[in-house]
Amino acid sequence: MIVVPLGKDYELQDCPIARALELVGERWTILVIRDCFLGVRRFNDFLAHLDIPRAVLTNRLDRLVIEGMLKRREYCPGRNEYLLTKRGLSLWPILHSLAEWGDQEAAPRAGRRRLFAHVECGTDLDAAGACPACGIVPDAGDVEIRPGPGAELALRDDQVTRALLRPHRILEPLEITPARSTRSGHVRSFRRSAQATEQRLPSM
Amino acid sequence: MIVVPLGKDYELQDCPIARALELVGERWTILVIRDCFLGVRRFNDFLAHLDIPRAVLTNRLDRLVIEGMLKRREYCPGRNEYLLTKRGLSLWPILHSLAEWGDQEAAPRAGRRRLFAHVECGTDLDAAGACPACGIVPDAGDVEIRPGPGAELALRDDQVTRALLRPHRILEPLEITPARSTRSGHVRSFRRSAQATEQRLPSM
DNA sequence: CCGGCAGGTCTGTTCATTGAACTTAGGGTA
DNA sequence: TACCCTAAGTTCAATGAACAGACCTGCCGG
Repeated sequence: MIVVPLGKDYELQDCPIARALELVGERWTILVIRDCFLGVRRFNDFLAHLDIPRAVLTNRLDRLVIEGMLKRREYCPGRNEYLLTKRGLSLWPILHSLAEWGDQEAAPRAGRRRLFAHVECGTDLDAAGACPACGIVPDAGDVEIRPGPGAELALRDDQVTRALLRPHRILEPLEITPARSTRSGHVRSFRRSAQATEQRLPSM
Repeated sequence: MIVVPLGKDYELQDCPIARALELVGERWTILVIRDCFLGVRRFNDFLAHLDIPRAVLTNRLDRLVIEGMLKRREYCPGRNEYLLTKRGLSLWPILHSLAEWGDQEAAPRAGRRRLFAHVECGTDLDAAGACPACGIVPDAGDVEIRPGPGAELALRDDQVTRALLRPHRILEPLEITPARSTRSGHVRSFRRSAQATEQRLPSM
């Protein structure tokens, strides 16, 4: 491995937009990163939430690690989780502008599914990511994701989608409810082991 | 035609980011739109500047017209130009965030190739697209593109790239210098026919 | 009526994506 | 020990897009 063949090279397009797209412009890449922001960290959780072919997910995670957007960490022998690095966190404005545009121009079918709120005061963030009540742009650790008016109409019903419906802080690992098998002891015990690092959103 | 098969459907990802990517997430699409903002309007100019396969360009332009991002206009019988619509202009924040990230994180090899300046006062715009001198965010019609410190090192040398090195207002049609053949009469006469419409950048 | 140009379409090949099956390694249960 | 489970990959055949290059068409100017 460590082969980095992957097309998507706009090599002769010497412009910052093309350079950015070389790194995050491949299919699925942005959605993987979005999930990282929402708190997804594990291979199988990405898989369940994205419906992405396993091989493609492997490929995208590898590439993001190589490019320094994510770091891989063994939370128990042989099992990895993927965390946003400083560089990965710096992608936030791109995700934010895409989300804003998607909300404005690609009409949500029944209100937003997810809202972002300032934990301190409970106020919903405005379009620019600022807290209207406090007049500041909260750090990542102080932002909570919670279900919006359209949440009930979710098209999906996997564990990760369900976990995302429960209010939780951004970047914090999700509380996944195991499908069946109540006795998956050793995995459960690791679920909350990886606490939020000193990740901060550059601007939100 | 008017077939809209094209994959790239993240249909089950009911989230604004996924919806945005369904419309502008395909390969080349963003670069086509970037060129529109720079002033490129014609099939052959996109072709020369992007090194994109003709069939793919046709496909992307068709799709963008269908989705209402561009409008097609016959500037002389049988020849089209492509103009950003209001909806297309609303993509600016996405391009801007990509360009910012590309400049910060995917290091420009020798300074920026293009700078944006406020025409009224000649001041370079800041990262948010505002004029530091006037304290306003100028409309598209008042923004000028001009070569930056890295412009000389351009990797490309097609007509469009050369045209982009000459200062000009954003969204205005480019002054393409015909390669050879000084006597391409009827085309020249149309070059400046299509004046800037009332396009305005929603925020820059 | 010839050549050039804008704006495409057609074609064969290459490359990426997909879904499904298979692999590896550790752990729990009986 | 034998058996089953889960996480996290890898491998593979089939499909579908992207690619480069040749070809086509309508219009023009000389």
